[in-house]
Amino acid sequence: MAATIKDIAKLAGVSTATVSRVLAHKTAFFSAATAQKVQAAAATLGYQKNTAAAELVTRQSHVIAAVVNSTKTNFASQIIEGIQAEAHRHDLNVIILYAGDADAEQQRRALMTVIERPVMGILLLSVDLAAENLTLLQQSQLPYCFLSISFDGERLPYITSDDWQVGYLATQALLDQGHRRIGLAGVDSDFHTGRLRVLGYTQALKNAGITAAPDWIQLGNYSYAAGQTAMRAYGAKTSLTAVVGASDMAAIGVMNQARDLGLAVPTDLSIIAIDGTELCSLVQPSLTSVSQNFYEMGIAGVQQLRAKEALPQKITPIQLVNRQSVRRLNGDRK
Amino acid sequence: MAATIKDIAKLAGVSTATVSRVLAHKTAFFSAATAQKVQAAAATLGYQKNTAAAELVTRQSHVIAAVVNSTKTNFASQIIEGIQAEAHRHDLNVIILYAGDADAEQQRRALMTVIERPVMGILLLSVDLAAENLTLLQQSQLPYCFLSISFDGERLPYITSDDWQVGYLATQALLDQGHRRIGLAGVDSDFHTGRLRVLGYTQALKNAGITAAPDWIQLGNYSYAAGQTAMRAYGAKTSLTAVVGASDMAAIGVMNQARDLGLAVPTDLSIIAIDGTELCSLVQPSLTSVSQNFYEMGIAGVQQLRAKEALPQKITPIQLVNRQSVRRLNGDRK
DNA sequence: CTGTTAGCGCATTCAC
DNA sequence: GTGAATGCGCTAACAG
Repeated sequence: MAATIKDIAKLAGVSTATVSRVLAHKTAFFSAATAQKVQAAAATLGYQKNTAAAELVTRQSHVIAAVVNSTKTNFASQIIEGIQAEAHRHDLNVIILYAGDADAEQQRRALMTVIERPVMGILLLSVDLAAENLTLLQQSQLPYCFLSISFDGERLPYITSDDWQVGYLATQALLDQGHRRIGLAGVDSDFHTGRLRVLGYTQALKNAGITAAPDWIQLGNYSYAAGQTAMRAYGAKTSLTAVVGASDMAAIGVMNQARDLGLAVPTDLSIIAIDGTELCSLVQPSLTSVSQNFYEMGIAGVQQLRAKEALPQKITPIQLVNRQSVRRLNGDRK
Repeated sequence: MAATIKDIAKLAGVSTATVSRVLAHKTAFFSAATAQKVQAAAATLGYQKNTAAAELVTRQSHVIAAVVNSTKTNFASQIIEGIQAEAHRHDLNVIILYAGDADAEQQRRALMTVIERPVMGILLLSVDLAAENLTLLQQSQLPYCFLSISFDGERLPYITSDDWQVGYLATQALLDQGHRRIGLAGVDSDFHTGRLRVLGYTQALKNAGITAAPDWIQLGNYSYAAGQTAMRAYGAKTSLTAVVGASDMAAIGVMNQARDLGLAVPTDLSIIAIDGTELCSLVQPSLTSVSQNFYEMGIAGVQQLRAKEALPQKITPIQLVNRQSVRRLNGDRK
């Protein structure tokens, strides 16, 4: 049986109120002498505070919950590091919940386990919540914010990159290297994020006087498999000279499939990835990418939770990182 | 202010005890009629149970805490999926804590946030705990079990692969393909896990009548960088024909560095990885590996926590998965 | 079947 | 400075 403040009160010969005070460092509410006794007693009893009980009475928690989907793309860890860094700065703790991959039931479990106990707020990393679970989240009254995902109609708080810019920048980078026939692979069109990227991509092409053929855009769920499928659809004799992978994983799928099709990267086909996680530097050739600032998203998420009033949607910066998967096309006319 | 059972008791015109009973589905302790009223009241109030309060009185929790280190290698997600699967099967919830990378302070934070509140047990995924934190863990009285890590002297509960076999099997696989000059890259010698792998490796060579030269074994921390460093140490003109990467990441580091050195894989150098995560199939050529059963570890971990008495250390199976990074050597004499 | 009582471990009035 | 008393939201006897 774990020791309680009652035990240490008895051992130290003081009241539980006093014990509570010294343990909470409510300075100026106790003498040095009693502090000594209490500390000593606590130590010998191996006392561990029951924070749950404390939170019950104070009605406030110091833990932030981060709900992540176990998606195949892996930027979550960068966001989490940002969250941890900022949280610790304010003496907050963070717990992480896995919500499965578009699995409503798992989402519900994850949400319930945090809603049912005291947390100061919930961060949802790239999880696209089922409608019923969104309701659950909202009626919990807890502060929350979505990270690395955006919404169109609904007015939900989120922090992410400017996905239109992401699509635009990736495409423009390819155009700048002389490419004119550019594919977009593995992007989702069911959600705002994907739609924006498509729009940015299309606009960049349009600005260059190019109209994307319908089959240039291969939809998918950002996964490795989606990238492979897209490349298979393009085929070995594709007229494309470059493709934008909707995520790092998708880009790798495209690249490996291209190789299986007999196309060398970047000699025969240039590839640019979106996300810019460490995966880009692991593969050969390393992938040029439009990199998102995931760490920053984590930090901003915590700040959002701490802020009294809900900020409007916030945008984190992106940047082009040149690596080896894009080749300058000769004979370009730009 | 969130609704409590008191509110719903008043609204339904019953006592809080009754409310508690129907909400806990203590069937046969209430009539259908009252159940209706209570359910209705709960619904209209948007009631959310405060599990923390409930756990305070029942003195038992239904959540398992998984502490992971944010190491560069990424098998954690597989273990976590195993944990979740088994946990949900028994109506347990799981929360995940990041403990940083060999950062004692972060470890302490992670441990404290779970020790200070009710959890039914703690699983530590490949985290090598600082001594003071191990003390913390032990005096918490909570059941715990280490996963994917083993110990020598101390009698700590753990579940992992047979690391001696891992080293042996990887090396033997290479020997079977005719290799005789085989390196081991990125392995740690400070901990039990690494030492066992080295022993298995050495024994396999010995059985083949081979003595490893000192520089065949390049120590490291299983990271990508460790793999690179090891390969740089071997050099472009190495006499080795194959190397065992101590982890997937280390193997990839070896492979990429080999390429930079002008060595083709597997033509000039064969590589086998230890771990067998999805990374192995992402890179080109894909990496042959000795794969661990991480999912199984997660399941076994939960079972261990649920078991009354601490089981002895448990071993999960491993298997050789052939991919493309190992080449059969001509002129072998086996 | 249901209400009353008590108490989980802790923080916080309010007196002294 | 310190103690006694109260209650956070909930469950568990114990009566009826």
